[in-house]
Amino acid sequence: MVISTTKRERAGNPDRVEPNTPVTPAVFHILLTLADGESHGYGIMQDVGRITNGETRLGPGTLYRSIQRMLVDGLIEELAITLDDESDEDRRRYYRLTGKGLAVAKAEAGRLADLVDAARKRGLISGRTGNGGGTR
Amino acid sequence: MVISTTKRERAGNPDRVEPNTPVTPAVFHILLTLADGESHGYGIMQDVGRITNGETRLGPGTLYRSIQRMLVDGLIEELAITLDDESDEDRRRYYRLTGKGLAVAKAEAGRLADLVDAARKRGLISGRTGNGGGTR
DNA sequence: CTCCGAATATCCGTCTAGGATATATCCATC
DNA sequence: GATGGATATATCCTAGACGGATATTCGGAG
Repeated sequence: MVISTTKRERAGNPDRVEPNTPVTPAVFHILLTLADGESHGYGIMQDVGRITNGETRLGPGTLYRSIQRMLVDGLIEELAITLDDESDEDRRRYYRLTGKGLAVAKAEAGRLADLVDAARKRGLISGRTGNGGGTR
Repeated sequence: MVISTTKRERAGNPDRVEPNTPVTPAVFHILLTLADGESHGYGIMQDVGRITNGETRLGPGTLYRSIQRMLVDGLIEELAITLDDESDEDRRRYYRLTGKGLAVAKAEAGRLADLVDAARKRGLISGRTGNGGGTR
């Protein structure tokens, strides 16, 4: 099914978005949180749980492995930050979306939107999306 | 991450319908096609490609293995069809959604809708839901 | 006859997911 | 001052999903 575009050949073309780059659910969740702005591993882990209202959690294994893969694929980049100080946050490694990462996120979001649309046509979604609209 | 609800016990939530049942992307696609009405394996394979405009294809390995799993989980059931006769379609095995399967499909569709909603809030989706809308 | 498409099914290799685990630091508590 | 929990990153191991190749059967076309 190539359900997540499980193509190999990473580190290939720079701007071509959809051919490769397996956007696994975990990767998409990370892309989603980073679309809010740069963050670090642990923060991403928490954000995923927050965005999905705790329904979806990202374990450390999947998290850091996905980050590694996304760095190789050029979806994200680590920023050599120097926040205000480096007292206790010097352990943190911050990541931000790259242009390619944003494009991949959009492509995957669009694909999911199509899927949701198909589900809605079949009456699988009752009017409202469901949970908390927003600010919490 | 339990990204596909690989959790066993969700006993706390009354509205969440699926205690177990890992809804993998492949399974969800099958649920989606069967929401249109009963079908058989090969037909499902083609429908998935049709619904997703060829972007997502379901290989036979994933297909039939998923069907097996879904039968065990009670998401679908095989109907002892009596089409007109057993001329050349006697090989076909038709499946239909069960009540549980429909509930799981709705739950997963809702979760995906939430995800898409989150993506839209972050500007990852340009205006319209996607393609597929109209005639094709 | 042979090849192709429909249709189902299984096997094998690759990869992802998730938890457990390890390490180190900071903060609050005792 | 010691201790425990949260923060933070990283790796290992196991289970399982995915995808293609393959096998088989049947009917129709070349």
